[in-house]
Amino acid sequence: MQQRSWGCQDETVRFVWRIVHGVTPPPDPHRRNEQSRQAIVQAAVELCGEVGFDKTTVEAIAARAGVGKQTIYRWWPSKAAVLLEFMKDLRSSRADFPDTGDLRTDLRTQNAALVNLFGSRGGVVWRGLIAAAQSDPVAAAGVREVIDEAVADCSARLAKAVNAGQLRADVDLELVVELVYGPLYHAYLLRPDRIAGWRPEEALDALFSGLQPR
Amino acid sequence: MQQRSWGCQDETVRFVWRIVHGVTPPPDPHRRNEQSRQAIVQAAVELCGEVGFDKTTVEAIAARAGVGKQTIYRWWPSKAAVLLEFMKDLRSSRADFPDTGDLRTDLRTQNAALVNLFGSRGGVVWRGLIAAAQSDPVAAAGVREVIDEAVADCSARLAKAVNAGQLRADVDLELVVELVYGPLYHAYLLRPDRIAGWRPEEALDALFSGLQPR
Amino acid sequence: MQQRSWGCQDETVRFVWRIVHGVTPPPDPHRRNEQSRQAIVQAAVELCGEVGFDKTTVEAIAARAGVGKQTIYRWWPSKAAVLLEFMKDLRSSRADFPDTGDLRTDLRTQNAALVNLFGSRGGVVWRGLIAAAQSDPVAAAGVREVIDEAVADCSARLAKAVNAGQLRADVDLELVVELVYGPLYHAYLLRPDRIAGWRPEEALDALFSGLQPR
Amino acid sequence: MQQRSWGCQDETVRFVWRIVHGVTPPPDPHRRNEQSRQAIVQAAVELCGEVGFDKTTVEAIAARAGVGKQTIYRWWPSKAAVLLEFMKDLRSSRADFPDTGDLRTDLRTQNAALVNLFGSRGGVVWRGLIAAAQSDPVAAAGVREVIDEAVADCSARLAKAVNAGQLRADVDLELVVELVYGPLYHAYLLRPDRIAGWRPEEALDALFSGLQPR
DNA sequence: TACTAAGCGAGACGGTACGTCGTGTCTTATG
DNA sequence: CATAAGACACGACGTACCGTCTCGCTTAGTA
Repeated sequence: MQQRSWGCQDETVRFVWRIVHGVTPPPDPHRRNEQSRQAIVQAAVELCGEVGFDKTTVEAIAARAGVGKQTIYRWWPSKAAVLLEFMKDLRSSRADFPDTGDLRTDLRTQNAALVNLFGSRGGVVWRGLIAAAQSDPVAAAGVREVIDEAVADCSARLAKAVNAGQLRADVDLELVVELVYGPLYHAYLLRPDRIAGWRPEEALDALFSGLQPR
Repeated sequence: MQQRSWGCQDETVRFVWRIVHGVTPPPDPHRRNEQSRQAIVQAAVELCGEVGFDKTTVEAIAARAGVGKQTIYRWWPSKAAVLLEFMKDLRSSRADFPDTGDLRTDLRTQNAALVNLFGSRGGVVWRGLIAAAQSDPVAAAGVREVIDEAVADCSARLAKAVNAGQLRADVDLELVVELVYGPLYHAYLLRPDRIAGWRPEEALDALFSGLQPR
Repeated sequence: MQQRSWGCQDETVRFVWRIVHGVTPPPDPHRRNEQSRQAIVQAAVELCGEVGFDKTTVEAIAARAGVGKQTIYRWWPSKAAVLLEFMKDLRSSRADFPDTGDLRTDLRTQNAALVNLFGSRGGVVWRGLIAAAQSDPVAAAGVREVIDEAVADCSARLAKAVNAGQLRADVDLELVVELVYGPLYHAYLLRPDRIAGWRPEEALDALFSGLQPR
Repeated sequence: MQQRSWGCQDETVRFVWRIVHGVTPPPDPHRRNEQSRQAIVQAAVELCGEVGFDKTTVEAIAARAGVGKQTIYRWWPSKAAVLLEFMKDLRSSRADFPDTGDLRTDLRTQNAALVNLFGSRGGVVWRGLIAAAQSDPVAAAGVREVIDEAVADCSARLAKAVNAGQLRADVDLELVVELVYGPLYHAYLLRPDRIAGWRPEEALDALFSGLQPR
């Protein structure tokens, strides 16, 4: 099971928590009802797909999952945290960053996968989480974590490409990641109807060849 | 005063509205209290800066502006609409897209201005509006309008650059715009702490030279 | 309409309130929706009769009255306050303390009326309010007010009887009131099944003749 | 140990229970942890004294007694039952109804003892139980039991007084009990500030002499 | 002396109601 | 007739307890 920053598993950690914060430690994950956990996450995702992130209320999640509201609040600080758990599961269930040896191919594959995600139910969730992250620190931290992992994965692939002589060595890799994903996110968040017709290879071609006239 | 798609000015339009919807037409803009209008927009922006977009409630705006809630709802469908008015005013108050003759310089200037905006009070508003746009159609339409104008402005500048031989002619200009602004928005919305150290020229250099090793 | 200690009517009072408490004054009773007020009180009383005082929740009152919970909380601090309003209305709608000239007759009449009340829907409400008064200061104050009025009414009648030579002059009238009503309340609250067969004349006879053997 | 109607001791009864109800028999009192029992009752009483009957929650009792909630629910159906146990213990720890030979003296003594109780921590508990009894059948039964015992004790004393020619023989003794205790309970429950200055002899004098002018 | 069944502490669980906040609409009185 | 003020019906919030349940653990009484 993945790590979570709230609701910690380790006994020692819980004890320290008790000392440091002087108050009630988070609940004991050993006693957690796994069935409820899954029902909650699933209900949240379904509702998100049906009525959208904003209208997905904690109350509705609890009702659909057949769960008390408190059970949600016991383990997650907000609905955003619930849905982040879904996004993290989603990410970890996906294959690692592809590595066929050819960078352009791999980036195209990965970009296409993202376009795919954006168009799926996960895309609705992710869109909502990014929106929430603009004001809710918990959501922000979670989104950032997901993004940072993705950036790290991509950076690692880019580093290999630099060694293989397939990529300029004099550009900050984090910036390259942003050059690669930025346009896609720009469309996703600001001009969503452009996602449907998105052609990864077109953007990557321009990006690799550069915008200067030859 | 700028056009607005809700609260229409034209007498004929109002009459048609009356017929189609059967009842109350939108209010008569001639009788509108300009002082209230300004107070509302200003209050909204200030609150946004002080407590953030999310906690900026219509009630708080009304209270701070010394205005009845109804006066807000009479002229705007939501707080997002109020703040969109601010963003539009902001945009129109700025100079047009710069044109010194050198595309790279102009893009850098423009990008820097955007970085600047992102760091200002307007950046808080804009961030909130983009978030709202992910679920609220009104906000989405408004944001889209602002973005489309900006894209159009930039595209126009790019077209001139193509003619001047400063830009590849075989790439879709809208995509170029996304290549130019995407990385910046990616940082703004997903990794906000990167904005502070953003160096437009670095991104533009990579973009123009391309990522292929030389 | 009767005075209420919360939700005051007088403009001056409201102003002073604002000064003294430094905060939001109670709402303006001029704008109060009389229909809602009545619906709320009626719903509360009906629910009390149907499910008992304890299970009469503010939420259920609001639902049955077709009213928002806030509308209840705006005007009353608790359900007890709502039901106290009913009890006060009930009391003021009743005739004054009877005065036929004969004290024993009047006390019997009045006692019988109370037995009657105890057996009616009002008896359920009153029982609940007395129970609530044992821990809730608001209820306590309200119940006390009702009781004090009743005691005062009875005392006044007793005073007349003293003058008419129908009652010992050397006993504290408040104590006499308690001697008259105490047994009845003792039965009502502690041995409720005794109320059904209560015979006011029996108690009054013993009380007036005294317990000493002749 | 005193009898309790729930949590039965007899093996046969437990067996029948098992048959009739199909399942779990009530727990075996032989294995009961006496320490826990006492801790629970004590915690309940202390909390009652500190925060009042209403705010004395089962959770708080369990926490203060260092006991699991289930241990409370295993042996008592509600907090009222716990506190009734305290009241019953209290009653049985007191001496029997006094009998000096002079009824008036004994009643005064007993009344004074009650005034005393009302002013003590037990008075808070008792008040809460009487309140609870107005809606909770378990509390009602328990309170009634306590009251009935007290009434029986007093009645017995009164019967002796009748034989001794100290009391009218033609009045129902239960009514006499109510005449004696009613005024005191009236004050206790409806006008509590009158308890502090309560003078048993005054009430008893009026009661015995009668209210008729001489 | 081990086995087993029960009571125990702890506390997670599905619920219900709480009292508060904000929404968008409606009403009242003022200019 | 637009306005400031604010009451209204509604819906969701996050919290407190309810009474039930499930966990390991201790602790008897039985094998």
